[in-house]
Amino acid sequence: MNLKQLSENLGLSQTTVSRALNGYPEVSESTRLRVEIAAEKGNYRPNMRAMSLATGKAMAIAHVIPIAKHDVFNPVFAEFIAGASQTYYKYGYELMLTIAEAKDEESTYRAIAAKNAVDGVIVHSPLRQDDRLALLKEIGLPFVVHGRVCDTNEEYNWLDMNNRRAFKQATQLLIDLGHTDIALLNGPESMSFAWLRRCGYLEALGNNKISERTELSTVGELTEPNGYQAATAMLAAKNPPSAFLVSSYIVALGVRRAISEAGLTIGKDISVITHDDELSYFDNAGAVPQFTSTRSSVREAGVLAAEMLLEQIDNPTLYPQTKLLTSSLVMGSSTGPFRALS
Amino acid sequence: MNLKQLSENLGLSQTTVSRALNGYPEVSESTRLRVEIAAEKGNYRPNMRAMSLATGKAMAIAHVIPIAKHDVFNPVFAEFIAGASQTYYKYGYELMLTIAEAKDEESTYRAIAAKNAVDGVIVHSPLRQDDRLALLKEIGLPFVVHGRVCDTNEEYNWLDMNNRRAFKQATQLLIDLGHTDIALLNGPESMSFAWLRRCGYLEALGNNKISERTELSTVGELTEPNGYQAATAMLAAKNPPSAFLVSSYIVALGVRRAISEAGLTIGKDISVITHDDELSYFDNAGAVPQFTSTRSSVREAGVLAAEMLLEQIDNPTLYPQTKLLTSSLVMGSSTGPFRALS
DNA sequence: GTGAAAGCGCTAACAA
DNA sequence: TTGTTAGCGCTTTCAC
Repeated sequence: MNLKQLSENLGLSQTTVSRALNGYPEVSESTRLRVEIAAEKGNYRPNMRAMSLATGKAMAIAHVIPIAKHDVFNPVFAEFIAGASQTYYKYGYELMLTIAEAKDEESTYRAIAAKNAVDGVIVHSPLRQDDRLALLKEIGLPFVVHGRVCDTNEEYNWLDMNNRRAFKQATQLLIDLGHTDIALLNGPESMSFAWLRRCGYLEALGNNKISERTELSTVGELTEPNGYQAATAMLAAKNPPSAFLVSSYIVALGVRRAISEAGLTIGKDISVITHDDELSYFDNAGAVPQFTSTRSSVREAGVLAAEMLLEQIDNPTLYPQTKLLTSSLVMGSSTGPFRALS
Repeated sequence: MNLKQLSENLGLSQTTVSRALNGYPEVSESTRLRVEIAAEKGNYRPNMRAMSLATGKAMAIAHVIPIAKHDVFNPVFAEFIAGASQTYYKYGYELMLTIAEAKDEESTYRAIAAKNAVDGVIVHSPLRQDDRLALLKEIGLPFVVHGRVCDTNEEYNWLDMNNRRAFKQATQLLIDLGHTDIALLNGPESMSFAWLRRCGYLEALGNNKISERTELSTVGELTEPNGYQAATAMLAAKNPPSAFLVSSYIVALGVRRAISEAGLTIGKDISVITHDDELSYFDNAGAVPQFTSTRSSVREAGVLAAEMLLEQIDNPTLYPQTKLLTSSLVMGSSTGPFRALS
């Protein structure tokens, strides 16, 4: 069923039917009603391709996810996208998902723009210093960054968790419990999220006049074996840490393994705080506090980021917008109870 | 830069330029070369909307993911989609992601079809008995199911892991080790994947004349607390199981927690086999065998399913196609070593 | 309040 | 081998 058929059935012109359906005021109420009923029962939906060709609006948003051949598809992105899709659905937009090898990201963005396939883009996995900002501005495609770019003077839309604050709080909590030798197992610090977490960690140490022991920091892919190896090495060295601050629950699983092999008990001999815990599908309800991002908060972030982008597209003068989501400090159930130093 | 501008620059008609770019044979090599160079340096890409309006092909595939408000976005789907997107990229297709509340799935599919937004659909999360087959056939949208529908006589395209065989093998392995009281912690058995796993489990028991102890089977959302509760209860009952067969690594984490609280040791007092282990980002390289699906095999499945769908769209006479992926039996590093009964 | 006609950017008969 | 023309399904002036 297309506009032409629908209008012929009704004995009206395509113009009138189109106007009726799109809420133009000059259509009489009676015709509008007739049209709406006929459209409904004919299960009419405008052909998106034709519509966007005529209007110049694609009614679609792209999410570009950089992902190397052997990387996993980060569940955080999946949740974020699930949230964003709610917003798109609400406003009649479509979601195009693009997985981009890091090396040809530039051409990916250029292609997206040139093909006129979308009205805007959500940028995932920002780096501390990221060329995509300049690129997207150059090609004039509206965008919102999920996260932040640290080293830039450019203005741009972003929405982020407060990673710095969360890790500062977590570190402070450990310090308040009497810890001074606190290990940080972080992700690659070329990525903003990891860098900001490190900043928070250092800030808390600094505030408490604790000097950083660089051998207690590792950086790497957020995998279980990395956590295991790093923790094993640290526990075997002299002056082992009494607490671990871990950037991902997956890594924390490796830490747990190392701790248990070392004959230690979490919550008795040693403390572990991890991030993203709820993403592991653990049930953190009630007793267990919330650390930085959780599954539901990530999804909510997706909702908000998408709203930000659509708003931007509708009303470019609002530019730039930013949103820093706060979330309270929390420990996950996978890490067990904290320990106060005796 | 659009076709008109490009053709004007070249002093050719739009037709010729279009033909040159689309590889039609009647264009002279010299013109084709000129056109290609000009297109390249003008960074010309055809407007997808216009192209698909003209050809009637949307050059896009939808992935519809049923997901309730508080469900997580299953990482298996994410990996599968990452794989599929490689195929789409290769053939110039776009990937539209649609998250559908289970309740209005029908209208989602109808809308997708009516809007002419895609050429085909990948259906995720099939149920044992699933109305979507009939629906999609009715609306005439080509589709491939990621998984299978058990209770149907319809013919349709599908691609699946061999869940039944994997669980049969796993059960047999435990039996060979001397176990007879084997617990099965499964997902909701209205879903095909869980049902097939149960079938495999029962088959192996039957082959060995072991009668099923129904109190050793649970069914539920694949969460850590569910695994914990189920395992705790079973271990506290009389005649506890000596082995657990678990449908998800998340659930297995809960089982491990229960086992450790019960003062038992995996690989010494009790055995655990879980599925999906590599999906947890664990490094299963080398020593650790592979159970049913792994991250990389799920991604590969996505690649294949997408190829199947595109082939179908190109050549409807091939219908129906099916593909059952075999994968060798495996235990994950999260579950520890097996134990032979002494 | 309604309709006719042009046009969005492309492809595909049909002509030359 | 190239060009002319019509048309994909919609929106949007402009005229009535």
